[in-house]
Amino acid sequence: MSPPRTRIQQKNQETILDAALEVFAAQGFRGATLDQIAEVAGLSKPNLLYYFPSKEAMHQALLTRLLDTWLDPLRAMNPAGDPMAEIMAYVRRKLELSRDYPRESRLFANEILQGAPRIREAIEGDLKALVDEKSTVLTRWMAEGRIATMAPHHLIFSIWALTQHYADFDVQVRAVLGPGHDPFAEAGDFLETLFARLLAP
Amino acid sequence: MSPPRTRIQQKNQETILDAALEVFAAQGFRGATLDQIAEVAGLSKPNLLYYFPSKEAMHQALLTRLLDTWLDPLRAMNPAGDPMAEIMAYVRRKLELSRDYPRESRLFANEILQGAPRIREAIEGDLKALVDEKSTVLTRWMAEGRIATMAPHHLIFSIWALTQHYADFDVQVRAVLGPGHDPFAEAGDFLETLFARLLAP
DNA sequence: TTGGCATTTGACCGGGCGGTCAAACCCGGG
DNA sequence: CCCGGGTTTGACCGCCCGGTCAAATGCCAA
Repeated sequence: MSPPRTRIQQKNQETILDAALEVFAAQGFRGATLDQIAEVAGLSKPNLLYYFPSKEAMHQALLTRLLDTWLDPLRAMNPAGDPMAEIMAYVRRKLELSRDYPRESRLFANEILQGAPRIREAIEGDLKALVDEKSTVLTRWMAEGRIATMAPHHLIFSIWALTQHYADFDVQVRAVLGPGHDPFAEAGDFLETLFARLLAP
Repeated sequence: MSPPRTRIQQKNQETILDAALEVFAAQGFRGATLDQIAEVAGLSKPNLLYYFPSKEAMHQALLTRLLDTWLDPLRAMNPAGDPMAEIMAYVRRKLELSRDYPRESRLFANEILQGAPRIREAIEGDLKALVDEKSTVLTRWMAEGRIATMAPHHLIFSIWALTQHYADFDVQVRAVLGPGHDPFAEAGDFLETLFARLLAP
């Protein structure tokens, strides 16, 4: 078995990855230190390296796991479904990811900002393939007159940009809105309006 | 005079800030090293510290200078102008910033991702004040029926998110589009369409 | 109870970090 | 020619980094 065996291993690897996510998301890969991760995890530094061969390995493990989670909502877009409902569901699901997994979003943002040195391959491969596939579906929907015509890749980019913004720039959003706001609730309403108007044939 | 005096000082401080921008944007503050900056600048490390008291000071200088540039386009939005034209001009100008100053955009993104420890004050102060001011203008335009009604703050967020995405996630955008594309030209067309449909009363 | 293996850790290592300093260098004015 | 201040740098410092290792500890089956 390649995945963890005993319950102690399972639990500690989980704890370590959670702590690593916390620190990597906040400091970037180079800015994060094993001591920080160890402190957050409540374990000693050598103990971290008993479960993962290196800092690099922790980062890689997080990114690999992340990419699946990240692509799932797009994968779920059903070519046979109602175009408007499918796209809206994708927007909603992506915004929920930003709300519920902001650390993952920031980890990803950090990686891309740094030029994607560790996941470029996956981006040029799986990600591009999936986007291309879904883009042909979008193009068909446009040709059928069921949604307005536009560049399908950029439609997808706009969904990414608008939803991830609320996770990655959370500090700025909250500072600008001031107290007494629920950014994600408001964003949900706003994005529904935005894409309804954009997509209407 | 608080700004630099001699031409050597002027030139070297410029060179250093440019190199620092390069490295900070690519690695984040903690990930960047003085040796990297020195190498990019073509100067020795002690020479850097002859012109700036610390790594921190270089970062601060960049952020301060950046914020002005960043807010200018929004400041330029004229309450007496034509709403549609003013907003479109803002979108266009912001996208040009992403295209022409991607390093600045990524520096800013890094800072916000890390929780804005060094510009939180400016964000809660000047930035919030400016956004609030322009939001009342937008709200008035909506009340007058000259643009569609929506949450003004989130309209501004959407402009930020959509334009900065093309700078900050440039690697991903290019990887997904594949060769033979001009991301910023396409983005210009797409965003014009998007905001035209969104804002039409 | 005990033997053995998984787990944990204190002490340590070489290298790289931000920053210092004294000495050397450069160059225009007298 | 040379002198004095602005400029440049090699050598260095103390600290922290990622990672190692031998020894100690915990845990469960026999």
